[in-house]
Amino acid sequence: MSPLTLKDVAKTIGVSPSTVSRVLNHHPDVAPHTRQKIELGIKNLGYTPNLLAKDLRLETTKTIGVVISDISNPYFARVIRGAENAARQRGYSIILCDTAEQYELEEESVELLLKKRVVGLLLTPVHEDIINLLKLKGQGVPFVLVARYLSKVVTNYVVSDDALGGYLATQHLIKKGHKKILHLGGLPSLSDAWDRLAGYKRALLENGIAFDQNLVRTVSTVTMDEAYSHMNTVLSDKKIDFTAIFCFSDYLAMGAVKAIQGRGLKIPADIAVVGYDDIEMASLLEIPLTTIRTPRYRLGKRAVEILIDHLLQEKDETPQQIMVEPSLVVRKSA
Amino acid sequence: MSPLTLKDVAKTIGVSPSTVSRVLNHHPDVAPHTRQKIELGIKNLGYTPNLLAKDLRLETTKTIGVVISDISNPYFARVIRGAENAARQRGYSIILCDTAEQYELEEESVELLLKKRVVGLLLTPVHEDIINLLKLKGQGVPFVLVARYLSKVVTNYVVSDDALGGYLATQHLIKKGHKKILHLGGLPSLSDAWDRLAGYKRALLENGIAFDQNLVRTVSTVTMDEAYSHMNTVLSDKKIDFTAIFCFSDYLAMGAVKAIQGRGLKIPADIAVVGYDDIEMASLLEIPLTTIRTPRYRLGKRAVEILIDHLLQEKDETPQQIMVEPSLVVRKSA
DNA sequence: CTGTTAGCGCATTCAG
DNA sequence: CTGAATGCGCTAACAG
Repeated sequence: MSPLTLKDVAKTIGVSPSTVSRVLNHHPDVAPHTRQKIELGIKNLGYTPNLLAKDLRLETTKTIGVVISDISNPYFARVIRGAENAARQRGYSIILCDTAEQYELEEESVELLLKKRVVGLLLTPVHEDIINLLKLKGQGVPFVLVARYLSKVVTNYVVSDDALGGYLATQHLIKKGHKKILHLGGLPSLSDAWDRLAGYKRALLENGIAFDQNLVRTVSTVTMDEAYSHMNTVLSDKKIDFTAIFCFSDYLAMGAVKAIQGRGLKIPADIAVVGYDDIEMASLLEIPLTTIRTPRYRLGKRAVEILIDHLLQEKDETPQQIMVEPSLVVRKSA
Repeated sequence: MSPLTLKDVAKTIGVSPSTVSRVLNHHPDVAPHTRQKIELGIKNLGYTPNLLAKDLRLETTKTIGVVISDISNPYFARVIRGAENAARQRGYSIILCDTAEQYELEEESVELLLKKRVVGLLLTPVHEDIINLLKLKGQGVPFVLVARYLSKVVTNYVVSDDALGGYLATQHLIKKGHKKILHLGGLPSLSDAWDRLAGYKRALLENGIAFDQNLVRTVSTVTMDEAYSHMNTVLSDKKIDFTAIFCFSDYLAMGAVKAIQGRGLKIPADIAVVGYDDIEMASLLEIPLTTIRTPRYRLGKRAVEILIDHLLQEKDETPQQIMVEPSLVVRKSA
């Protein structure tokens, strides 16, 4: 009932375990005849090597962990694809963990991955806390932050230039004549939210528009529902005056749009909306969303490349910090 | 540089490896004092157990593989969440593989998971080929199919009742007065497509509407773009006459909607559309989509439960085949 | 209550 | 070219 071992295979074929091991690992020093015989035997017997044993023996693992903050966010699906493909191409496999944006799960995931002896990992941090990262450093396991970086600590990362994205979005609204622009953002403890806000501010500044803290709204969880109810509050408040919104994400934008429409206001005539991410559905909404596009597939791909490069070079090199450029996609909402 | 071992820990604390092992595994037979000392040491030294070694030794693994056909499909994100939570609750962890609907990747994934000695797996088959499943059977690794089953072989599965879903969708259109209903389906080699088509047929039959093979259209890849171009072809064909469409998925429905609107036709006035899945964006489209909702989270949860139940009982019991009921969600498109 | 011993499945010396 | 012996890190008897 328990699976065949290499030894079993060797015995039934009538050779030694080492020889079987050699053909399994494509060693040159095996007689063609023996090799053929063994290969056939392996196939016939349906032998499946035990990677636990192999990896234990080799004291390494050829697998990298990927800790993603939310796989239900289509934004990350492409990031993962990019990572997965790059990894497989280089002979690595991936263990994927979803933290559902909960820090506790991030901790558990990192812990588990460490125990499984991944050789490195990609991580989308869900919290500015760096305990996890220190743990990784402590274990000497290299990692690359994806999509977000942490300002408190110097690490490898591959992110989109969120400050630029925020700037482009805001600049677009300003060009359209808007001066009172609301920013519906995430908690600025994470770089993506912080930087997009920074880009927003810079655009304002460059155009001589005074920054108004009252026009910066923050939602605790980055969901559509949260944005919807938050926007309803804002729209009810007569003291808050604006003609456009720059949202942290397309999801938030969708919630905002719903709230705006719920009040009988027109988009973009009454209020213009810009989102962020350019998720697939952005172009399919009733009012196709003007948004910021980031090269997600590449994000994942580059991150893995950096990680593996790191693995291959023994020396402790300087961190790679990559920023890819986002671009503005103009549709109907602004 | 290489990580601490249990033996290292034991030595620096001044006890034997077995004792450390005991506290690690919460054995009762350890003196409170010793236990405390060891727990402290473990924490201070930052020891991370090597799961490869542990699992090798125990000849089991506490991890289950999940092979999903497409993580970028938000439909599956919830399935995965359900599976992940159920697994963690019972002390199992998950290795997630995305096959991107490619059979070759499905094979690779299953192979890898087997080598990693997962104790069982969930699988959304992308192909009617059962080689993979036979391989699993051969290795004695239990598995549960999710979302789709294969008619050729008797297995555990947890699916939505697609025949019922197809029936509900079609029935709804018929009640609305439609008699010429197009079905835009997937390749009916997989159960989901096949069953939805079957439900469509049954509804027709029950209402005395003749089934017309010309009204069944099939797209090879289940993407929006494919649906869009396919529908354009259909709409150009004057010989094909219909007033409503039942689509295999919301994605296809979105493509169809785009094509219909592109021709200046109104939905649902000129052509009514029903989708399937009730993905998040279904309610957010310009014309909110009437569709079939399936309890996705529960699908994943139940699948894991079945798998683990299977694991716990040594006896080779009869396959569990669970069908959960979908429901009709009426919105604006039909 | 604690330590000693053995072996999980494999890759790699080292001999032959 | 092939085989026998060793140990990766860990847990589970078995003694004490």
